[in-house]
Amino acid sequence: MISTKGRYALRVMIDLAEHHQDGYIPLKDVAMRQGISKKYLEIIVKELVAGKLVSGVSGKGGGYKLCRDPEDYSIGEILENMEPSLTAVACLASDAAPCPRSSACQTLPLWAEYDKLTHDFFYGKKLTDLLNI
Amino acid sequence: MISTKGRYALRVMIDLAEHHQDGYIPLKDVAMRQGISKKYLEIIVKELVAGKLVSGVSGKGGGYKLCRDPEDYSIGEILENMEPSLTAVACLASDAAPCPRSSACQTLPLWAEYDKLTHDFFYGKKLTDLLNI
DNA sequence: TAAAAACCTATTGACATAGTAGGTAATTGG
DNA sequence: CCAATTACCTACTATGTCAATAGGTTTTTA
Repeated sequence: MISTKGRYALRVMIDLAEHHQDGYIPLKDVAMRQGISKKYLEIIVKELVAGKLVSGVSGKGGGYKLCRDPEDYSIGEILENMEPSLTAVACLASDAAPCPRSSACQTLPLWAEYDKLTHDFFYGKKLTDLLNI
Repeated sequence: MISTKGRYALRVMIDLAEHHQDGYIPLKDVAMRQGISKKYLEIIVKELVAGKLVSGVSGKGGGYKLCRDPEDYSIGEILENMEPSLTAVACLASDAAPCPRSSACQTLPLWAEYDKLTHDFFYGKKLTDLLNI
C-alpha cells in the first residue's frame, strides 16, 4: 500500500508544478489548496528537499520550488523518495536479509515479475501527465 | 506490501497442489517442507478453509486438501482471501470512506489504472503456473 | 525590526503484523 | 476400543509503522 506520505508528496509535487512559474510557493498555500495539515506536509517536504526533488528558501517571500522542470520528474522517483520501498514483498526490498530459500522459492519469480511491472508503470508516468494545466 | 499471510498462503496452496493426488495432507508436513511454524500456518489455513479454497478433515489420517483442481485457482483470489485488500491506496479499498476530493483528485486516475494492472496480473496467473511438477 | 517563512526535535495514539501459548473436539489406525 | 493423531478454537503479546501533533529555533526580507 502506498502511504499518505507518498500520496501527499505526489499532490505537493503536482501543486508546485502547476505554480512553477510563480517562484517560491509557501507551504501554507499548498496546504490550503490541498486540504492537508501544514505541519504534516513539513515532514513530507523535508524528505523531498533531502532527495533533491524540491528546494526551499526560508524567510519572508520564501517557500518551495521544483528543482527541475515538471516533465523531468517520473512518478516512480517521487514515490520511491517517500516510501521505504515500492516492492511488493519483503524478500525483494533493498534492505532485505538474504533468504536461504530464494534459489528454490517457487513464488519469487512471480513477485519479481510484479515488481518489474510496478517499476515500469510508475517510472513510465511523468509528473506532467497528472497536471490540469 | 503483500504480508507473510498472503505469501505463506500461496506457498501452502502450491504445496497442497503438488500433493493433490495424495489425499489429505497433514499441516505438519506442509510446515516441515516449507519451513514455516505450524502454529502460524494454522491461522492461515483457517482463513483458506473459511474462503472455501481448501477443506480440512480432523483426526488420524486427516489433513487439508484443495477443494478444486489446481488449474482452477487464480493467484489473485488466493491473495485476496488473505490480504485486507490488494489495492494500492486506501481511497480505493472496498471499505474506504467516500472521499470528498475524489471528483477533483488529480491522482485518483493513476491509482485506479495501477489497481487494474495489479488485478489483471494476479488474476491472470494460475496456481498451476507456479508448480514444479 | 517585525513578520513570515523554512527548519528542527520530540512525542503520541491507534492500529497492523507476525507470531506464540495452551487448550478442545473429532476421527481413525492398530 | 482407545490412544494417537489431527484439525480447530480462543486468547495473548511484543514490535513496529502510520499519521499525525506540538512547540519551538533559525533565516530572510519587506
